[in-house]
Amino acid sequence: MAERKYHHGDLKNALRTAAAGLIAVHGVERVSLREISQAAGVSHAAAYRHFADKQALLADLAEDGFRQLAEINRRTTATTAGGPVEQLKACGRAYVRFGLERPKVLELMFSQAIPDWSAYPQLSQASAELAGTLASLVAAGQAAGLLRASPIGDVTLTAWSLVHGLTLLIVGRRIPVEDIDDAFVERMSHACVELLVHGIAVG
Amino acid sequence: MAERKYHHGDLKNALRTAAAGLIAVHGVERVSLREISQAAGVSHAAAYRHFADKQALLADLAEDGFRQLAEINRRTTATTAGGPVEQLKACGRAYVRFGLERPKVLELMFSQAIPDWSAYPQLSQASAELAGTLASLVAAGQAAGLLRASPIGDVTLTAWSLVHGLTLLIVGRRIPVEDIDDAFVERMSHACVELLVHGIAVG
DNA sequence: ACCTGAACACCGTTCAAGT
DNA sequence: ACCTGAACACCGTTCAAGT
Repeated sequence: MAERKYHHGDLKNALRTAAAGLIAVHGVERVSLREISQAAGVSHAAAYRHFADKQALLADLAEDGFRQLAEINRRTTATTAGGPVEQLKACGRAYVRFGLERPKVLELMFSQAIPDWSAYPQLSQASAELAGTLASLVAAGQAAGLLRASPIGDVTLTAWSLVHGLTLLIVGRRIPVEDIDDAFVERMSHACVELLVHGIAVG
Repeated sequence: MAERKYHHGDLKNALRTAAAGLIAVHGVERVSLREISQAAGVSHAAAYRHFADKQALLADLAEDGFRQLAEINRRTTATTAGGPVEQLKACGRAYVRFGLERPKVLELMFSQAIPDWSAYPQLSQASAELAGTLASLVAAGQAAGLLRASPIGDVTLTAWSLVHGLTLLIVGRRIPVEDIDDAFVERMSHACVELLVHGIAVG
């Protein structure tokens, strides 16, 4: 049912969908606002009625990515037994899986496609929401006496950094390994998370 | 002493220098081959005599970044006392410092500016060289009985992932912290590396 | 052998004009 | 109120022509 109305009706969402689809295929770097508009069935200037510029549309999609990841952490926490440390491990593995499933979204979220976030407070808020899910888990682990009593920000950032770096190295194919398949990634994310929890040094 | 010769003499290096300078200021995403050529004092088509295309020039610069980082690891290892674990920690902190000093170079090295490395074997080799410096350190630590006897790739990737993720989160300003100054970074990289070594879980 | 200038097919963004 | 089409100042890349 192709709509040939002059007024699209919900062009804002149509642009979001078109952009997400094109980015998922080609990546942020290689997607133009003109082809997004074309995919949404409008002229190349129509998008400016709904987004300030190209970056605002990208920021909108990045925000969605952060909210999805935060929601994944909440769900993972809710459905994982064994206490905060097991939940933290599960969230770490879920982060890597998210990156593998939506590599272009993760790239969009953390690349310099949106260099300055100050113009997008909702994006900062969504990012803080994600950080918050991790910090809560760390706080619970510390309260239970399972995680070190280091400053909570230190522990949170350490855990986040590990899974973040691992994910980026994997999806960017920067690891000197021939075949990076799902089994390898699953094994590796498990091993790395365990080493994070128990330390790389002996006992 | 401005040279007005038709034949530049060493345009290839002049382009490298101009590109590195512009990228250090504006970042890869916002630098065009045309302005690089202009900065080097030649017409916008001249670069194609020395590099296959824009990406080949970027790959050349990224390769240099990897070699510099590998060299930093070698020097840090050579000048750090206390054995492989202390050397590994020092390399980790040096990685973060490199990222802070040359954020745009790190971005270039790991961004999707060069999506497929298969056309640039020297780049892959330089990256492997960097990974090798870390792997050697891990091997030495394991041989001395100081690091866990997990598969060497697991331990190496864990360490690399942590400092890589930490560095990217810091230089990308993705950490929900108001003031990210040098003191904060130095303290944070120290804390994260310690937590990596001893684990985030209690004793 | 090395560089230039014009040309081509693209961009993001703006704005008067159309519906 | 929302969208289009032309226009502007840019891109990367190619190629005949100049030195």
